[in-house]
Amino acid sequence: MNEKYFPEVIEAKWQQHWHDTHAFEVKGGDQRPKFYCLEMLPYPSGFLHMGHVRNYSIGDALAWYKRLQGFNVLHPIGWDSFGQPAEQAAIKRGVNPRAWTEENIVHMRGQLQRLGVSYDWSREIAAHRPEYYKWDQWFFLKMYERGLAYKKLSPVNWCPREGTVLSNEQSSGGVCWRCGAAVEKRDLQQWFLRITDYAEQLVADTAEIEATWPEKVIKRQRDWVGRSEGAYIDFTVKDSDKKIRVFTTRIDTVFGATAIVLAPDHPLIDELLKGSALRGDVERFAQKVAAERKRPADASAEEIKEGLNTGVLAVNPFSRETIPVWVANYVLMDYGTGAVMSVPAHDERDFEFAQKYSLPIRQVIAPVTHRQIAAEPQSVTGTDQSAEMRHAFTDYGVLINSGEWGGKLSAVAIKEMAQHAETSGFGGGAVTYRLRDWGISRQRFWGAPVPIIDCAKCGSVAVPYKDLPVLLPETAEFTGSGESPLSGVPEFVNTTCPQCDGPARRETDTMDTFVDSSWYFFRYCDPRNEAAPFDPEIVKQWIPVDQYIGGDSHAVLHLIYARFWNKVMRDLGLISFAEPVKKLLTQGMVTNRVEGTDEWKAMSKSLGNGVDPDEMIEAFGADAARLFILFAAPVENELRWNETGIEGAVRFLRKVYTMVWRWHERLADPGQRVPAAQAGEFSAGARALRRKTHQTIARVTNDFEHLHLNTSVAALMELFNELTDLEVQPDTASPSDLFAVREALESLTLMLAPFCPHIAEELWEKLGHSGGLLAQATVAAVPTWPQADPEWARKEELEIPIQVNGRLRARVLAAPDVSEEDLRAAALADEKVRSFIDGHEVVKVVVVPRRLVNIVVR
RNA sequence: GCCGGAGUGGCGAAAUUGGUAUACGCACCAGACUCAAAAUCUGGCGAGGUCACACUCAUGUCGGUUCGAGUCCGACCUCCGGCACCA
Repeated sequence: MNEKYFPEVIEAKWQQHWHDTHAFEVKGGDQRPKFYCLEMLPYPSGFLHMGHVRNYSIGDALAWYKRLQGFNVLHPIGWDSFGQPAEQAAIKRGVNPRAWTEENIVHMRGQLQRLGVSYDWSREIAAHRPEYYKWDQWFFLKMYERGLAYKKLSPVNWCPREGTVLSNEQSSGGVCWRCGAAVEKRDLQQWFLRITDYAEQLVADTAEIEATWPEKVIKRQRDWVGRSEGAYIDFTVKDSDKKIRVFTTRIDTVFGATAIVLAPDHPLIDELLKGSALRGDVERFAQKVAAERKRPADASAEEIKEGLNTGVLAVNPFSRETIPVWVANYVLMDYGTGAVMSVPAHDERDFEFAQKYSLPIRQVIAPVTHRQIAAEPQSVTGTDQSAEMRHAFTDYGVLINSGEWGGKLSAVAIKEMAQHAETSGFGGGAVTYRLRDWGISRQRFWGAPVPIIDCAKCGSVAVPYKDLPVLLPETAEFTGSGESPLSGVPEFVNTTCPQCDGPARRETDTMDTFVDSSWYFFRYCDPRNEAAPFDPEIVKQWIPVDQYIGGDSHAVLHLIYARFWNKVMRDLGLISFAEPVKKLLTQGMVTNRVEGTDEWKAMSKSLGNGVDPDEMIEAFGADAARLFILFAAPVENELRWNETGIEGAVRFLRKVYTMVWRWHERLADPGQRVPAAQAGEFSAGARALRRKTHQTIARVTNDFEHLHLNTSVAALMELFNELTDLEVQPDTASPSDLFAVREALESLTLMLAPFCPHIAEELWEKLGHSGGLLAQATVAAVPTWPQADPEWARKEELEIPIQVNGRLRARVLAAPDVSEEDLRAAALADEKVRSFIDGHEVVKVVVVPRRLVNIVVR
């Protein structure tokens, strides 16, 4: 090879080598410990973007690090290949979604290979291929059998003029994007997965991953599930045997309830208003609310609250008080029970509502201080200030105006009143969740068909397992009308009922693409299995995933679905663990300046601030691009693109390359290697180099364990700078010098491999090793990663800062094992120090062994 | 509005978790090489101050704890994210 660094030559050479030797293909069950390194699979849009490059560079660095450490590393990749863009391309440009997707995959696979990412390509999967989505359908049927998949009427956006379904985006502002007609909410039969059955587990099991997932993600998932502890209370409807059940987290405020408020679409309304003169008004109100479900962003909370008194009365089971029943738009049917007790004095929303409609405001909680609680814990007294209330008082306090409960503290009352409700039979403690079931129906072509057949006689019938997969037709007519294109393919739609053999229609909805990505990393373990989604025995060897890496945009979508799916698979008996991913890293965005502005935004086509990875690779090489990306910022930070930064990375690699070339002839013959003990006395320069080498190994190894990749690179640069400072030259080097240089260069090369695998392979070869970097780790199962010798990593001489009254005044040199007394004496004897303490009284001397001395004077 | 996170040179960032603030890199400045430029190499690079030292100030602001605070505590300011009528 050449004396000059030509990345394109080196990179092509080693990519070919890896391909020819199947270097990254793994099999389970060898004697090495396993490591599953997973990056979020890309959607095959056609082009890799810098976010992908960052994601895969991080993952690849870790995969290489673990391999060199002697782990059997599973590092797979695949394609999240169902989804919108393919269908949009079909609608707009008339292309076939399958052909479009396949072409994109070919192109992007090439890009990943040019980047040199060490994937096991033999395990590549793609969601749109029948051998994959067959198992989406299989899982769907398993869930259907267990009642975890169900169909229900659910509101969608509907254009009455065109008679089609619109997405949220297509109906923004409440009008159809094409014809401008007012969009209605219409109920359609849609398929759901009962993720709410797992709400409690999804919250509780976060304890298992709390320490190893980003706090931010855990928090968002908990918020998303929205567990809330409170109580149910049944209010009896006056002159009726009907009851209205409300959910509250503040049962201690029940004596302050001055109304019951129902969601406009509450099912009880119909029955309660039978024969009422107000019935028509309430119905009209409900329709109006349904039509404008979206909250205008600029409206104040009070403005948009609207309600109507139904004329119905209800009785508070605690106070026996009779209060009116209202309907209002701020109460949601799909949370809690769809009914609330309105306590204006102690709830902001109820307060606003009460102000607007002049409902009474009655204070039942008074503020208390800790001092009061300490003084009379059993019966604290509070003052009623209802008349002057200008805001709701939402804190805990002491109960007033609450009959026999008066004087109790909120915390106590909450427990006792729930208990009382339960023993009296009108309620009790309860937990509710914000989480809703996962709607997976999409009226689209490019997805996995829901494996259900609708029969006029038998209803919804599951497609028998033996008939899977339900294949997508080759193509369909893409009108963009909003209806599933599948419904326009008679060969697909028309079928026979598996139960009665009569004519029947297939379900034309396809599944949300998040279904595909909920379990794909299980499939990687056993990607060609034709009899099952995977063999549990094989999966057991690899999963849980040891490290998962991706953007945090999926914090509550993909990552919560995947956790849900895992729990379902466990309940199906396929696996035995609750959580599929041990450690999660959410990498930061890659941003670039938006031209003509000072703003840094995520690279995107529409902003015109994208940078093409291919161009970077061509200009600087894959190694330099990857090195820059990992060096420029901590992995979880935003990364601001900077072209001069990548030039710096090339500069560094060129210097390392030249350095190895300068030395390699004197180092190349492995036969001449001598162990350290026989290398003779080390010169001062060689000692310094060896020390730096071992310190660097310790630092980089430690940094890798925490994925502090940017500081690892900095450490490698420092080691290189130490080599530059070396006075001895190749032609004058003694055997012990050569030993130290070899040790430094080999360590540097090995530790560079996770960042820049191509040049590392090249230099490793140059240093006299054959078979590639992984020869030892994979063939002989011996770790190749360098080991820090603690003796050498330790400093030879310490520079101890001496402070006087906390201000740095001098530094003294000391041996690492210097005693406290000697250090103290040395500090006090220092000439510079003396000039600061002479004439003062030494009050105290703080000696921190090996660290510093602080002399306190007066 | 509620809940989180973060503020360190011109810039990206370090700081073994309470012990020498600014490692490493980018940009910039000077010198060497060159007819010249680029590339490369060498040196400098927080602010004030000094011929040079000395010294003083500096991790968003103000206060506190401590021999000692970027790090811990309290208040405030600014920016960035998430949720948004969730009872």
